[in-house]
Amino acid sequence: MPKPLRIATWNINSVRLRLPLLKELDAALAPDVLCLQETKCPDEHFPLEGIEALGFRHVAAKGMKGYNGVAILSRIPFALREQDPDWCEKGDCRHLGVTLDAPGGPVELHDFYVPAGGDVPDPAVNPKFHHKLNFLREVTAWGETRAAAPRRVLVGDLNIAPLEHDVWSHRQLLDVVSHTPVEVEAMGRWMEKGEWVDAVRHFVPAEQKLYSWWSYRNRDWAASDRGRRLDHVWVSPDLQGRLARQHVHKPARAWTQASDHVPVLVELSL
DNA sequence: ATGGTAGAAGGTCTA
Repeated sequence: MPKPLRIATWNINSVRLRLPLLKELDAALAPDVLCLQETKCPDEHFPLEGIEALGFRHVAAKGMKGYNGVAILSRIPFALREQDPDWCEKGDCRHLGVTLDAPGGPVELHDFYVPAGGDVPDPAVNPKFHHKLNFLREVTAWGETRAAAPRRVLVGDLNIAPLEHDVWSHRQLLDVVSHTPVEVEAMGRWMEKGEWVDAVRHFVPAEQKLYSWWSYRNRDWAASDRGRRLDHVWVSPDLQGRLARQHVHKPARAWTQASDHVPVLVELSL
């Protein structure tokens, strides 16, 4: 009998501030594995006790002061992959890779926080956008070397909304970082070279609007509903037939002291 | 064209 494996991703925007919301997330989604981004927390301050109290007995965290930071919280054992690159040689805590001790054998899991890229979508004048494009080039080249490996999952805040209906207005966001053609094409190459399948769009038709992020800079995020789908779950082709369900937990955006991103969950039958 | 809010800070960065 196949067993379920529930993997969730969430840009938590400060793991210390939103530790109470992790409990709500766990009650709502019951993930076996939860990948976080923007923990904004140096490892020595990581709230390990509170997280272990929720039942996540296996934890990997890579954080720094102020910005970035990723973590993987798991109910099942995993081994940390030590051999993945230091992207753009910045040491800036945007990726953790692990091998999960999953039902039916190991699963290679990657948790990414792709650079947001700043405001101006021109690499010649905006170093943040330049960094974003370089980061995408590097992960694509690396991903190509991993493409043949079985049972892979990649999740995270990839800071790109690739499809027309991954944003509230395709026309108005064509010049806005996260939805520009150059980024969307770069993401397409990343998926193609790595042989990745979009596990959420596997279930949700491309013509249906779907968002995982709503800006803080809005009087009423729910009424205006100007969202973008920045958070993703990808799987290798051999896992496509194992996809059981997806869930984007929109209620999390209305939680008290919410993150601007909501959790995204995919369940596999392994 | 601008500013709007939020979080790390305890400056301004970053998103």
